Amino acid sequence: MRALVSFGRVDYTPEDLSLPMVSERLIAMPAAASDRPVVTRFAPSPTGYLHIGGARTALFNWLYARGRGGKFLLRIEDTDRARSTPETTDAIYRGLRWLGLDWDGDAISQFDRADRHAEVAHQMLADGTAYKCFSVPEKIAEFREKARAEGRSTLFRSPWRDVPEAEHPGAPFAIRVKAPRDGETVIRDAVQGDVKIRNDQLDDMIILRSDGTPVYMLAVVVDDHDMGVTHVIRGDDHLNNAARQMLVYSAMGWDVPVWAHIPLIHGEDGKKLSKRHGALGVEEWQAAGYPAAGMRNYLARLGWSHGDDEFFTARQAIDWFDLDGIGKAPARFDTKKLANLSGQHIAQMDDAALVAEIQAYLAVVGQPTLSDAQNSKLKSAMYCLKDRARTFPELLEKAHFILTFRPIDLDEKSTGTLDTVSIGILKELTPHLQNASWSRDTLEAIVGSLAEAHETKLGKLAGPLRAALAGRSVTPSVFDMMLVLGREETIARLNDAAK
RNA sequence: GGCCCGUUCGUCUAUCGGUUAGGACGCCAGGUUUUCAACCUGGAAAGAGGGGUUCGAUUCCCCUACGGGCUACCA
Repeated sequence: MRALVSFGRVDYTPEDLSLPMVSERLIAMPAAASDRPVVTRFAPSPTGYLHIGGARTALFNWLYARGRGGKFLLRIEDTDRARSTPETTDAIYRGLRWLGLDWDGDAISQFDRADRHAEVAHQMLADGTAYKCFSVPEKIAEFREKARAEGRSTLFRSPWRDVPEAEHPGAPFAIRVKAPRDGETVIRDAVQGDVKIRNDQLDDMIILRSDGTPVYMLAVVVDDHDMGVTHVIRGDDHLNNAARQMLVYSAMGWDVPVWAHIPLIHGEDGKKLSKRHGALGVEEWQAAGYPAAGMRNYLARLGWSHGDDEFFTARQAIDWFDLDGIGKAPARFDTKKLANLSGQHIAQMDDAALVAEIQAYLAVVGQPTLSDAQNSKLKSAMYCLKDRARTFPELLEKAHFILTFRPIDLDEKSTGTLDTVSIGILKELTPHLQNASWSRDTLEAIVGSLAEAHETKLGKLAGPLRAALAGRSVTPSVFDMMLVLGREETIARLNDAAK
């Protein structure tokens, strides 16, 4: 079955269908997609980073394909040669890889396919669904400016639309689609519903420039078709463009994909995301120490919902994700919620995976990575670290006691905590630890009774103990630290502090 | 200017004509507590405004307001 049906407004005859003009009413029928395996795609233009909105678009496409045994393709829209460099393209790859969004096959370069785009334009020319336009850009711009000033429609009607070939001048020309002027085009959108646009609002858009290069609007359609894309999930800034793109699908007799135009993400101030908002690239969030799982969960939840589920794994997201769970209103980015979700993910992550991701984080921010020894120590302490941090810097701060070596450095606060009285008590503690069984219960009992002997509370002793053991004021429980450090190291650090 | 899309607690959202409008983050109060974080209990907090349709509208329709997008031989 064809995904695109075309027919005249009132009732049609076979002649109507053979008219050398794009038919009057275009309707995207998403039905065909059900009998083809799902193919989605992410098609960013390389700007030097993968921004949060693009990352979410990619995630939605990835989730949809992965949940249906389909394919997720990547196409780089690199026709803007000035901005498309190996570096800017690589930034996209890095961002996607960080989020674990793997794509099938090699990324496709749109620029490399220019010949094929031109071929289609000429095919349309031959079919009579497009025509040569000899109007020059300056004249068109002039017209638009004037129309604008006079409050008239700025739609440009090329005078060459119906001029026979014999009367064409031997000058450079652009190729324009012959768009219908009556009827309407309806975009059957999985998120926005049926969006109707009157055809007299559409102009005969240029598909091939006078220098022979294809225009984006043509390239996307040709590429999506050739790549077998069944579902186009993209930002709703393309919603109106879809109507224009349907012109090409119709002219070529191609199946129209299912469209899902998702609302854009706004900054915390409700405004459109921009450089002003600081962290715009996904990598900056990685560098801020958020785990990929937290970011993925947060992004999935932004503009999409599955009942009351807030926290979920990648597996669950894949199983649950569907187009009808996507909302229609733009969502604001909320760092606090990202942090909360990230904390939950860190807490339930596998220790080895956590250590590996922390290493990657350190590499990204240019800090020295951990030695094998530090690695295994960190892993051994992870149980008392992972449920107390929302980001890796927070976790690392608490892990300082295990990553550092004697003699440990004391920060200002810790130095202040270790007054002579405290040191005296610490000195008393050491002998008790010498032969005690190294379990949490015993340690708690020992410190507890020492506190009692000094007619004070555990809280009074915990401060100096923490200072001596970690040299920091933000740490796990002092008992956990002793357990992880072991008897020898614990006593040594206490002795160091008592000197 | 024209066309298109959107609007439920501060934020993300649930609700698919009948609910004390639910949850989560954040916030406030109290509790627990050896720091941070976490945790426990409780609390404040929403249908933009106006018209319809209906026995009944957050839900369906229209208008207004306010956001946003598109209107290029940019992508």
